[in-house]
Amino acid sequence: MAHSELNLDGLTPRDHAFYGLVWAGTTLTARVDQALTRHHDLPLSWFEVMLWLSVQHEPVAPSELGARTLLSRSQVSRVADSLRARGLVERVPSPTDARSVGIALTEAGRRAFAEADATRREALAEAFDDRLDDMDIAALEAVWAKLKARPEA
Amino acid sequence: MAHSELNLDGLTPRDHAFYGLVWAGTTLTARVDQALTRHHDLPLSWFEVMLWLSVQHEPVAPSELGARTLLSRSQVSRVADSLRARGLVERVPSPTDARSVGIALTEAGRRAFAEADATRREALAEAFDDRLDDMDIAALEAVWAKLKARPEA
DNA sequence: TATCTTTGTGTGCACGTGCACGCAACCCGG
DNA sequence: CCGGGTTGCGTGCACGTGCACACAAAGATA
Repeated sequence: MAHSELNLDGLTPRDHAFYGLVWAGTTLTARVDQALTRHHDLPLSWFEVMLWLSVQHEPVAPSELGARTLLSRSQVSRVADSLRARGLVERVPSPTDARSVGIALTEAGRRAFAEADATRREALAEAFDDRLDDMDIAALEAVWAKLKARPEA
Repeated sequence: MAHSELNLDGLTPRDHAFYGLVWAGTTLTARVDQALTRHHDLPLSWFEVMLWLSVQHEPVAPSELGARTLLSRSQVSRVADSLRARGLVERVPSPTDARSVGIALTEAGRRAFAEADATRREALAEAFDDRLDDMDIAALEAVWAKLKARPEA
């Protein structure tokens, strides 16, 4: 504890920004995951599946969720299984494809998500408000949009 | 694949920015980790330990690294063990405290880090350049600085 | 129709990581 | 000196996750 604090001053602005991005994402993720797990026994991965299902009013296939979200297809499969064991989601066989299995929130799932989402917003507000103003948030959205754009279509 | 693409338009700007932050951090992390593992057989967690050791010219204790970095203390302990098996770091017993074990890069470790760091910069440049300008990077650094500030000292 | 390729899904396996415990060394008050 | 509390370290254990495989069903081709 005697020696000076570690720092990254020698790095280029780009490297510094990168590390900050990763740090912020990891820290905020941990904070939200902790709040969700503690108050609702819902890991962040479970919550994320429910989030995407909540904005989609039709059943969604695991492969679709795996492609759009940060989770892998196999992970979605397992998470859906766990959520189904709690009665929060249900499996809807596709009428056109016997292989495909749609996943949809049950009514209990919608209620549970609404409560958990309130917790998430609360935790996020605690981390963001009085720290970032609208300009910062707009800048983050702009950066996201630029990074998300594929290099080649 | 028939239904429309999932979107998060219904969320507040703050929520949207949060998801973008997590998305960007996760995606970039995966990209860098992939490049480091493929070209140098160095997982990102190993590289991060070496990064912090490279900016510190004295041996650093695992507890110190665990507190300052994104890695936990126990993880640092294991990573250091793996790096030591490759001869990239060495254990330096503290002269003042028999419990404390300092970790420091060996000469081979410094060379390996230099090569790996070049790969990291290359992967990062590929992801950043022609996408983010100096203003974006400055905005990211500002956001990081604001988020990093402790709510209470 | 019959066969081969492709797509969607679930799961065994290996690995990385967090948590909690045990142990050794340090510190401190008596 | 010495006993109790604290700190630093490593590790067993449980769990989540990625990868690769197996299987079923759909589509393509002859």
